[in-house]
Amino acid sequence: MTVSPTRIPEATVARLPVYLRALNSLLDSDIRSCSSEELATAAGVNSAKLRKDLSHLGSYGTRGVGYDVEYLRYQISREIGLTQDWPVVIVGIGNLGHALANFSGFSSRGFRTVALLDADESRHGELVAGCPIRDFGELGQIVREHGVAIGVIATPASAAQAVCDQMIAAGIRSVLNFAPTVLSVPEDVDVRMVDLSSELQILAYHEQRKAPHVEGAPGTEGVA
Amino acid sequence: MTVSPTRIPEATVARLPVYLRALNSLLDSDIRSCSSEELATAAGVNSAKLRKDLSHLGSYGTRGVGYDVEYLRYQISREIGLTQDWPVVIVGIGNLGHALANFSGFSSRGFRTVALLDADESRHGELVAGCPIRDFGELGQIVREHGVAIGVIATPASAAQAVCDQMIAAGIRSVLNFAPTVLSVPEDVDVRMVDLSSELQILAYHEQRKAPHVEGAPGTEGVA
DNA sequence: TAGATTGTTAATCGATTAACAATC
DNA sequence: TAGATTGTTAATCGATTAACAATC
Repeated sequence: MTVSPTRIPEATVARLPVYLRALNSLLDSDIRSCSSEELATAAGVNSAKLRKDLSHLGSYGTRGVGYDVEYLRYQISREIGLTQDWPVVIVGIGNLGHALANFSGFSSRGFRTVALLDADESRHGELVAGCPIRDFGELGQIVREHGVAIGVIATPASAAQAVCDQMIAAGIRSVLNFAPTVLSVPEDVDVRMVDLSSELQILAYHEQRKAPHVEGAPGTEGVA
Repeated sequence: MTVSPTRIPEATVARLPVYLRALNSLLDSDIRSCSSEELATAAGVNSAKLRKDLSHLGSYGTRGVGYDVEYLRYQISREIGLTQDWPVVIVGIGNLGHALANFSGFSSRGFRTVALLDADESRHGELVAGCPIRDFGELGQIVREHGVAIGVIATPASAAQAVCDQMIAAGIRSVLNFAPTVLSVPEDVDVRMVDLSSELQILAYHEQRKAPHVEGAPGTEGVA
């Protein structure tokens, strides 16, 4: 219940999940304690940034020693809010929705998929990751029943805004959008967009600027 | 072949695909010309940022008038490098790889999936989005044959680093990683990570800080 | 005490924003 | 010419980084 003294910068918040994963992987290797340098390496950032980030949460390390992996993991989890349960609904059960429903990275972090919804009647009742596909019309009831606060949109772009509107009407204020379209929402609603095509385009931009691809270049090919 | 006068800021590069999509959607509505204000609204940013961003590319608008939608779209496409063809391989054809292979947002923007690779022999030959699944061992040959510059990793985390290493050995220098793990790569290789679980965690962080969820709140429920 | 490493300070860098001169 | 809107300037804000004092 300790409230953080200051607002945590957005860039830091975005990296906390990365630190969390790095800590988990250290624990998997039975590493109980680490320096900022080690953790930073595992997380793919530099140690100055890591220490600065952690300083926004509090003083959870020991000078001259480093961090207790389990303790730091707990503190970050708590800060993010992963010590509570987050019921989630996924709307649009195509291949992507399917993949999301099966993604263990969600369930292992306190995100519990309470319903899979799809507009296609012919798919209702089908089990995906042990959860039946239900009608989109049940959204409001499900949100009320389970206290769903986070909605995931994995529909085609054409349906996304309508789905989003319904989610908001049902009381959802945090939306993760995989549909390639900008959603308009009231300002108290958070939308995060995962834009697959943008990611490729950003890579293409940089690739284009690299040294031209040399045919039969210095590469080590066929390293089986 | 015109080289941009200055380096384009990273934050701007990340928004160019968004502008491109907004321009496409304007064209779909038969809108041939727009102001920075209109385009910014469609893209979900403010107009000052939009104009600043575009100013890094050149002067493609007309003062007092606005932008020609088709012309601006072409200029942004060219800047990103979408006027050329980008052969892509996808490795790991589970639900997510499946979804990516079928994603029209890739193919419609010059990204051509030339191969789907998976380590699981039992799936070899299976057609996904009209493309047969092939053995991961063929990676080097496929990259050479098609001049693949971009690799997509949709494997489990445990396989991702090895897949990435092979991609780099085969000559790939741009990687889009969906596996929930940090990849270590030489500095001339670009990795973009799409981290589904991080996105949910970031939403959870903000949700947690919002006003506590009121049971039976002012919501409009059941708006069918 | 001496060595190690955190947490913080201060400098630097990059991104955002508002305002407006240029110009259609 | 008058109105509209871009492209640019300059101010502000936030993020990164290096260096180091605090302290285990």
